[in-house]
Amino acid sequence: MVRTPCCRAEGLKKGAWTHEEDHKLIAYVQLHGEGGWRTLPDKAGLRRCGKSCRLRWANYLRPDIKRGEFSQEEEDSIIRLHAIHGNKWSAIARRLPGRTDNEVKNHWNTHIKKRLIKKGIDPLTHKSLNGKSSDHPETPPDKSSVHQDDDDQKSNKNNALGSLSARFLNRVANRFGKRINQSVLSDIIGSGDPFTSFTTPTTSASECEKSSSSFSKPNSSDLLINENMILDATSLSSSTFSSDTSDPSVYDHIFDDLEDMTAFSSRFLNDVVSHDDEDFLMLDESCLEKTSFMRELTRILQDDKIETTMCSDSRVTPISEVDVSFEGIDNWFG
DNA sequence: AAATCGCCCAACCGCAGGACA
DNA sequence: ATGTCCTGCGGTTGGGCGATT
Repeated sequence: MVRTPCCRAEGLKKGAWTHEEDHKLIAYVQLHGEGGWRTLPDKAGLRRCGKSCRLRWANYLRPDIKRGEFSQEEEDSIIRLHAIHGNKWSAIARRLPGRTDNEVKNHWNTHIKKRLIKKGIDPLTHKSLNGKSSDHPETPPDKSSVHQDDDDQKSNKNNALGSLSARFLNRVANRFGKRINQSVLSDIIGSGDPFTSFTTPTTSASECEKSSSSFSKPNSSDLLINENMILDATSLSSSTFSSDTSDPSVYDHIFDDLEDMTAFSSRFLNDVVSHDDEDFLMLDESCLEKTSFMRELTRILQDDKIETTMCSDSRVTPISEVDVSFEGIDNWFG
């Protein structure tokens, strides 16, 4: 069996698509649906390779494609998701309805990346280029770029997040408490200063990553990692939690968000373990407790995802029905 | 008005991996 | 078990176009 060339076949057209070609491709896909790209050109009367047809359809002709400039909200999402996924453009694009991976990638490379650099933030690591945290740059953030929230907006956002964080933790606490012991979580959350930062300005996933990747020795500041990650997860889910929970599609977003969170949690744990083979075992008792909490949290999130995948009807408890036996958690958010 | 420059983005390229025979 | 097909992905390219000289 010899593999036939795809894009190297002679006589195939390359370059910009004409209106006539577009019409042929649209007509064919509308009639026969997507797929079978290799044989599509012949059937549709196009002198293009299948790959080129698929790309043209996916990036330009698909009816659900959103055109026009990226909104501030979309840009913020891209930055946040890039901090989690890196250059996984398709993963990022999936969270932006109507946007293609190519479009997101182009927008990142031509606009967002430059803006981050201008602000002194390394677009690869999301850390400050001068070695300091991107959340605490030497110069105050330029309000005209990247994160344009003014102080009021931030304040409102943080208040909302506090409540959302409480809800999220409430849910985790319910699950965690049943499986282990609520007192463990209480100890962690009630362990002092770190949680003060929980209600301070939004901590990005990149900041979490900074914390986790710079993890060297267990110390009190390491607890921040866990809290920030939870905060990040609540941030990811903020639109979800404020949505109509009677809409089943809402849960799709929840698990998209949890997927982000789970991936990040796993990466954090990997960092802890892989930094030094001994580190994980050398954690002092309190840190070990916190790490075990993160492991449990990761497991809970993964279990949740599996449960939903396996069941045709979602069994996720709507937020409104979440057991509020852990309602005291709100007190920790000032 | 013409030439040059720089930016943007649609399209291409090569690779990876799952499905299938 | 092996090789091909097919699709999706991320990186790169180059043509179009507006701005500048």
